[in-house]
Amino acid sequence: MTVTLADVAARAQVSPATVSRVLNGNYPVAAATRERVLKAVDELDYVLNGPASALAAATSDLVGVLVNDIADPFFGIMASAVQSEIVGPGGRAGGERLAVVCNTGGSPERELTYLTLLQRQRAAAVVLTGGAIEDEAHVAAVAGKLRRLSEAGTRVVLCGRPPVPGTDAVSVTFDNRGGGRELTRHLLSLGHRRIGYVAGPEERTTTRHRLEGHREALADAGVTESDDLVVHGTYDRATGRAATAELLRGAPDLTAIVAANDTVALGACAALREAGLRVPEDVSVAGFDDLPFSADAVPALTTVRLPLSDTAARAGRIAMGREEAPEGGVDVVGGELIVRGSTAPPRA
Amino acid sequence: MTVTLADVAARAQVSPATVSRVLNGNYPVAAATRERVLKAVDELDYVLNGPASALAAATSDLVGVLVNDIADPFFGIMASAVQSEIVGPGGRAGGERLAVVCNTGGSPERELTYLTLLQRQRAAAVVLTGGAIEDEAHVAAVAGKLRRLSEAGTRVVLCGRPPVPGTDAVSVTFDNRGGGRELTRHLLSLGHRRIGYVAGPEERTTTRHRLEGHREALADAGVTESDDLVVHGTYDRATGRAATAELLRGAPDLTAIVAANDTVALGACAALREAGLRVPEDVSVAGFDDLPFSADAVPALTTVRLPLSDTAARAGRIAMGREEAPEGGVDVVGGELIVRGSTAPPRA
DNA sequence: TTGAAAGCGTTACCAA
DNA sequence: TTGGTAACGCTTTCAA
Repeated sequence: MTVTLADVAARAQVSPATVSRVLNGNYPVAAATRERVLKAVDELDYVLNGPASALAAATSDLVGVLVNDIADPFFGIMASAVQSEIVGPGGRAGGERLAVVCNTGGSPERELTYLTLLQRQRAAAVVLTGGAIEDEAHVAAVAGKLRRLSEAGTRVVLCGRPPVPGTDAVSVTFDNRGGGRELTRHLLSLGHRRIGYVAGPEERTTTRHRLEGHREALADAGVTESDDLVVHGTYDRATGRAATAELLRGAPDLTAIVAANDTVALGACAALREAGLRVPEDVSVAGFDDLPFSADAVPALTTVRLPLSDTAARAGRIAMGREEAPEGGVDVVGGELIVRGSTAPPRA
Repeated sequence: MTVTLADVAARAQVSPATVSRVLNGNYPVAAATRERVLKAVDELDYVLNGPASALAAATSDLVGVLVNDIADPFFGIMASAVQSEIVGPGGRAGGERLAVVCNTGGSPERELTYLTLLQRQRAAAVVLTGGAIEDEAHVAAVAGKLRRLSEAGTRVVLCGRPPVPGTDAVSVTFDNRGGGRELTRHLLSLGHRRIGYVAGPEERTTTRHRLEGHREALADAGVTESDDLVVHGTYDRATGRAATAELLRGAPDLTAIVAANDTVALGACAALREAGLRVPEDVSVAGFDDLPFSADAVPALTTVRLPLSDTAARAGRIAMGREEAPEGGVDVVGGELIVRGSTAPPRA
C-alpha cells in the first residue's frame, strides 16, 4: 500500500542500505547511483517513515519548544525565532526538523507532561522559554526530567529562564532584575514617588526578578512611598486592568504604574482611561518586553526592550549545536530602556 | 541503558504484550495485573518509545497545526484552542497528543514542506488555519498532499480557510465576505464616502473575500468614490502604517479606513496619528478579527469579531473525531460587528 | 562504493 | 485474560 524504502531500492536497482545513505546524505554514494535513487524516490512519490527512522536511529527530527502562552506574542516571537533556526542543513533526512510548540499555559503539571511527551518522542532538542515556576518540588521534578532528557541525548536549552542547577541545560536568559531597576529608576528621576507596580504571578522567576529590580531602585533612592503599591496577577490584559483599578482605589494619588510586561501595561492603560486619567499626562505607564504592537497601541508607553527574537534564535542554534554554548552554560542578556512619551513628571 | 517495555514486563512478570495493553488501556487486563505493571512502570521510570510505538501502530500521537504567523495572536489563539482540544481521553498511550505547530510564514513552499514532514511523521491529524494561497499550481499541490494524507489515515481539517475540492478535508471557515460587507456598510451608513481599504496580500482567500465584501457594499450603495482607494500589503502593522500613509497621500480627503485585520488597523492608526489625524474624530478606522488587545489599544476601533477560539476548538474536536463534521464537509461561521468609538460621521 | 542482515521497541494477531 | 511472536520500515555495522 504505502511506498517503502525497499520499493525505492527495488526500482533503483540498489539495496535499501544505499537508498538510506542517499536520503541521509551522510555517507559517500556514487553520483550515478544517487541520481538513480533520487529519480526513483521522485517517481514513487516516496516519503520517509519518520517513526521507523527515529526508531532505528534512536533519535528523531523533533525539537520541542515549551511556551507559557502561545497566544501571547511574547512567546510567539520566541517560538518563531527558534523554529527558523532549527530547520537547516545537517541532520538526518534532508535536514528538516519539526518544531513541536507546547503550550503549557503556565501550569507546572503540563510542563512536566510535555517534557515526558518529548522524551517519549526522543526529541533531538528541547527549548524551554519564559520564566520558571519557583515551587521547590516542581523545580526538582523539572530538573530530574531535564537530566533524563540529556542522558538520552536530547539537547536542552533554556531561553529567558534561569539555569537549573544539577543539569547540563544551557541557559540564555534576560536581565530582568536590571531591567526592572532601570524602569523604576527612570520614573524616579522624573520625580515620581507614588509608583504602582502590577507584578506577574508569584513564584515565577521573571516576576520575582523584575520586582526585585523595582524594589532595589526604590531602596537606592530611599523612596518608601511606593512600598505598599504592589499587586500580583497573571501576564495578561485583564490582570493589568483589574490590578490597576485596585491600585487606584487604594492610592488615587499615584502618578505612575510599572507593569510586569507590555501586555499587562495595555490593560493598565485601559483601566486608567476608564478612570478618566490620561497617559502620560496624568499617569505614566511603563512596561517590559516591547512587543511590536505596543508602540502603536500606546505611543506613550515606556518599556524595556528585550532582544526576544535574537536571543531565541541563539537558543535555537545552540540547541542545534550550531553555536557554542556560553561560557559556564549561562548568558544573561540585558534589555534596552525605550523611553517614549510616558516620561511625564508627576502631575502637580 | 534505556528502559524498554521488555524490562517492565520482566519486572512485572508478564509478557510485553500485556504491558502494552495496560499502557494503551484499550484492552481488558485483570486489575491485579494492571496494578503490577503500573508499579513496575513507576519503579523503572519507564517512558514509552514514541517512534517505536508509532511504527508498530502505523500512526503517531502527533497533530500538525499549520499557521501563517505564530507571532500573530490571531494564529496563536487558534493554535491554543486546537491544542487544548487534542489532548484528552481516548487515543493511545495515555491519550496524550502532541501538537506540532508549524509556522509557514505564509510561504507556499514551507506549507508544502510542512505537510510532507507531517506525512513523514504519520501525524494523526492536521489542522490548516488561516487563509489559503490562491496560486493555481500551489492549490493543486496542496490538494495532492491533503489527499495523500487522508489516504494514510491522517484526518485533515481546515479552519478559517475554504474547502479544497477533490479532497475529503473538512472545513470550518469564516464568512469573510459577509464581514467585509458589514464593516463597509456600517461606515457608509454613517455617511462616509471616501473610504480607504488596506487589503492583505493578493492571492489569499481571506484577502479576496474581505475585499469582495467591501466592494459589494460599495456597489450596493452605488458609491464609486472609494473605488481607487485600495492598497495591498501583508497582514502586519508595518503594512497598515505604510499603506495608510500612501492612501493619505493620494486621498487626503478620505474619512475612513478599513483594514484587512486588526493588526493592520493598529498600523493604520499609527499612520493617522503621525499625519496629525485623530481617530475617530478625523478618520474612522475599522478592522477585522477583534484580537484581545485591540479594544485596549485602540478603543475607537470598529471591528468584526470572528469566533476564533470556538471555531478552532471545533476544528480540533473534528480532527480528533470527537465531533461530527459539518453537513457537506463545510461550515461557514459568521462574525459579529463590534461598533466601538469609531462610528464618527465624516468630518465636515 | 555497495550489499546483507541484524537489530531498534512496539503493536497486534493468533493461540492457549 | 494472557503469552508468543511476527511484523512495522529504517539504520548501521560488517563484509565484500
